Amino acid sequence: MAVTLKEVAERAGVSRSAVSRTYTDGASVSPKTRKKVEKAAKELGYSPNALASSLTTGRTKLIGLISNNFHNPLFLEVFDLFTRRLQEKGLRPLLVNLTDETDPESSLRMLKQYSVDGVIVASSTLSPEFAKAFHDAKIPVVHSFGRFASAPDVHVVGVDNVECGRMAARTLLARGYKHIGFLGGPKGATSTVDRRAGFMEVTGQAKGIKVKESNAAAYSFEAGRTAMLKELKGTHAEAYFCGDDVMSIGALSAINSSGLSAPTDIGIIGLNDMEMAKWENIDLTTIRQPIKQIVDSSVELVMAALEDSNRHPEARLFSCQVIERGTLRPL
Amino acid sequence: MAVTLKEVAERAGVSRSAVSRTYTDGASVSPKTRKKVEKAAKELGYSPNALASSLTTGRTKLIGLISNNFHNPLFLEVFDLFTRRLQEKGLRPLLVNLTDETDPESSLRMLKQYSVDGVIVASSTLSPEFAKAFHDAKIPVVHSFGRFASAPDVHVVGVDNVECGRMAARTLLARGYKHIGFLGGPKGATSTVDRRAGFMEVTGQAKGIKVKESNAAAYSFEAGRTAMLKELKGTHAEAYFCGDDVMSIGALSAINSSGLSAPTDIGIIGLNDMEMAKWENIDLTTIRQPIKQIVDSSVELVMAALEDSNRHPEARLFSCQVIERGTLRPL
DNA sequence: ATTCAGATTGCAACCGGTTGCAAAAATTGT
DNA sequence: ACAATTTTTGCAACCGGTTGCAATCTGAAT
Repeated sequence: MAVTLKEVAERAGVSRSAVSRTYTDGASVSPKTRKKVEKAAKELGYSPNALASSLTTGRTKLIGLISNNFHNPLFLEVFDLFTRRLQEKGLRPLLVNLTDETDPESSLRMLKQYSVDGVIVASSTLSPEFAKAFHDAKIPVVHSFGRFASAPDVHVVGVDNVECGRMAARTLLARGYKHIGFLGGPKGATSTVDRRAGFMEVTGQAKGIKVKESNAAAYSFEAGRTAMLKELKGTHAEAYFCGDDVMSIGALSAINSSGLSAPTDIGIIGLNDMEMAKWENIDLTTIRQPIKQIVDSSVELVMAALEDSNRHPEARLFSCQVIERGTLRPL
Repeated sequence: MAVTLKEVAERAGVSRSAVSRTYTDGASVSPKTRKKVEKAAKELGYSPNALASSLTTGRTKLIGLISNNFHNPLFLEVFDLFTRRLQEKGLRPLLVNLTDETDPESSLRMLKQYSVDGVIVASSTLSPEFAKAFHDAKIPVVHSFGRFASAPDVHVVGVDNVECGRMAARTLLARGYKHIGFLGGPKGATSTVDRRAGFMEVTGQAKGIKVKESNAAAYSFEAGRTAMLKELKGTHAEAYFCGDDVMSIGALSAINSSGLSAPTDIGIIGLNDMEMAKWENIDLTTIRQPIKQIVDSSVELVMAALEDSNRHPEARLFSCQVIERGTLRPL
């Protein structure tokens, strides 16, 4: 089918080794033979077979990119950043879409078959156990947007969700809200648990503050809307910390269709600062996750883990930042 | 590193061929040796190396998935569908993010190096030439969401954008709008050109209809908003066919922030019917592209092209459908 | 017990590369 | 011009599998 090394060697009148060495840097080839080889290669339209070479070098430059967040617009940005960055580094993303079953076994088997050099798990909802399966199989792995742990089993890059929870609480308290709500994402998600913990920690210490909490079924528009509609039926809080931006937008929609509006009647603060948050008709006050930094750092870390597979598991945290827009009353 | 066929063979006390045959279906192995092999394999944790086998079989089951639409929320849905479908069929998506340079050469070289079995180009803005480069290199390729041609150079799956343009025009005329606008996407994009042609064809034949046209700089919220703001400065039309849904949402945002509203003051019809379009606070009347069908059909077609690489280039069109929501005045 | 077709098995060559090693060539110094 | 180095080169083995072929085994039929 494709042109092979052998054919190039024959046409250039050199040995196969010579051709091979022309395409591996650091190898010893005279300028003369290199010229001959390159000429022949060009004439034949040769390009080396990365898979065949991986057989001996043990490196495929393939990175498994695993996610289960194919419905959160934030992750389109995340995929964009990941694919770009990996490409810049000469790595190739083999994309894996985890459907409902979050059993690592099948993905693990598959990625082993393709002998990926490493794996990036990009998900805010998967448990640390998931990434650990790869670690146990001796495949370098980084969990991006994963749960922080001071002594993690695998490399983790993300934000401190507990701190995000505190930050949200402080922001609401600073605005003078007395009755505030935690409208979390799905209960199972680690991010929900952590953000709640931070939120409760701060509100628990404050005096004269009433706190109510509830959860949406998913990090999604519909779930956020449904949850907020339910809130509005009872006595609702003055302001809510919503699970994430998509949920916040759903909540805002519920508020508007109930004839209320933010921030006049109810305040909302989201989390993520996805592109949509700054759309003028949304204008969501939110907590920004520095996704570009998280992505770049994840790629860097997985590359480092490639070099040194015994590298000690490390957690890299990036700080978040409140982005002031129009869904909370001013200070 | 990983467990190899040879080790399994030794432990099972059989030849390497026997092990190999155990894992290739249609091969002749007695139940007895198969048992022995499977036992040894399990004990060792063996899984066959797909890349090594690809050397002799010539099949990697790798499919290059190329796109330059990493900022359009619709494509998150598209990627979700593609990855799921490919996985279902036992194929693996190698994701390529075309950044600004749309030169096919580098992607071509890269995908050749990884000897992908086939390529899917998922983009509504790339020219047919792009996909043709793969075709010329004898790599089976399908252009999804690509431009229709009655005698295409490469397999194309998508919608008839000219017909979409007609459909939009007819819809607006049927609502009794007399002064209507074509607010297209970027001028260069094939989809823009085609939709415009259909739109103009119908409006040109209608009597007493005033048509104005303009273009946004991109299929994006900001571009749509900016373009609509510009419209609102002059004498605007009564209703617009916007390039796509994201642009439409931008346009709606411009309308609202100018103190107007849809459909009372201005009508909007979009295109795509992405998830967001039905969000209650957007409620966009739009033309639905059947993306699931397009994706499934693309995968099917690329698989067929894998089987028969001389298959004649084929264009598959799917029909669109107007989805009535709240941004056009009723019939 | 013998024959024979069909199923199973292992050998060895091959897929497209890489790499250690020793021989050959080029360079350097005198 | 000659020896000592350094650089370049090809050979051959190997990476982890697959596969055509001939040899062996199996079980049924005679």
